[in-house]
Amino acid sequence: MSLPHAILTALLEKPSSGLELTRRFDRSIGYFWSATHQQIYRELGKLEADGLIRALPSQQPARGQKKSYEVLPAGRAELARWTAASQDPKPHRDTLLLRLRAAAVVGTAGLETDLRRHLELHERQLAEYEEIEQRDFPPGRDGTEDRLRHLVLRAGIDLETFWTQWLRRALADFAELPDGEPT
Amino acid sequence: MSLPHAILTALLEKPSSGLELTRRFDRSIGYFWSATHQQIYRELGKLEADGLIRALPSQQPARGQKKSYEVLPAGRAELARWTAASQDPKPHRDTLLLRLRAAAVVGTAGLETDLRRHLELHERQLAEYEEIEQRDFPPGRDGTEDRLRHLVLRAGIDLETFWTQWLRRALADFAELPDGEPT
DNA sequence: ACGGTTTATGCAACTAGTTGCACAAGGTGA
DNA sequence: TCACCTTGTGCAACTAGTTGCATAAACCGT
Repeated sequence: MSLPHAILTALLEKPSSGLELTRRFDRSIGYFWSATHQQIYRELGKLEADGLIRALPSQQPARGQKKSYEVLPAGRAELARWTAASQDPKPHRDTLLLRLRAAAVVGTAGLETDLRRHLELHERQLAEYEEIEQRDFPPGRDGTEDRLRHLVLRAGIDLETFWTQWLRRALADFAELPDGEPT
Repeated sequence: MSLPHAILTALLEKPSSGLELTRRFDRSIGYFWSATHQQIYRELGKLEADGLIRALPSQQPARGQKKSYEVLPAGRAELARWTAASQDPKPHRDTLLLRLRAAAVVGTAGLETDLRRHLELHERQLAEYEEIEQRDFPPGRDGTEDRLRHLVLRAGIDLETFWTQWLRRALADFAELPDGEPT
């Protein structure tokens, strides 16, 4: 339900082709709304058919040819409507927590290694976010757009901070546990 | 990919019928792996067909009759295998962050009310978790199972704490913003 | 000038999750 | 006693997301 709106947002920030969008999703929007290139192309087709975006002229739409899109007024209106509409938070699904709970009944064998790996991944992500913060949000700038985008980035930073801390605590706990566990 | 394992975990904790599972998902496991009753019934069917669980005897399987399941050795083995297997974290998707980012381009109109509503929801959830912590994990108990389950609950508490704090900061930021925004 | 890699677009089939509804049994009040 | 509500099980259709592959142009070295 939100992919089209993620794409509209990205296109408003800058008109792009499918592949450019894919890359931008990998770098920024994708941090909280990931999408594969196939999803993106499919959705671009739908959005165009619905009259919310259109292909920029100047290139004929041939295979292996770049095709860029821009947002039409109807698309901007739809995005504004969606942004303002009240929405319930979707329940999260987290495999790692589920595995921990499963480990309480079938034993913790093998889990510790993966906790360590997750910790590394989250540390790396955190470092990346902090780099972005330093680069894009130096102190002193406070336009509305910057403020909002910075807020989103802060959410990312704080979430990764939470995970690294929680994983460290989990690993410390594991160290004290009798290993193996009953089966 | 994880629903069957969530169900196996729940059934190992206590053999149950479909509806009982549904209720328990709403209360505990569902906090990090939600599922509707239809999903659960379908999955119970598959798990039974695969020989990982079986219906407890003593009730004939008629419509509108309770039918309880228990985990078979093959099911326990599968759960242990899955728990130990290394898995990559799935990227999160968060609509609220996406909407904030969209608001940076189409304006913040209408968003603040919903931020406030989300804050309330997260505060309520946090209170619920803290109640569970006090009830189920009084200081002093430290069996392995308790330790692990407490760790999972701590993740829930810390996550909700993060959200409430982040939302308060966001609302404070909003208060300073020129409202309305360009279109 | 031709074979391989990169860039770019896209289809088809599959898996997981959601929504809406149907059906049966048992209890409850009028 | 019969209409209605609750409890419990389940099917079918739909939506969203994933995986695997096909195609085509352009660029690049030899």
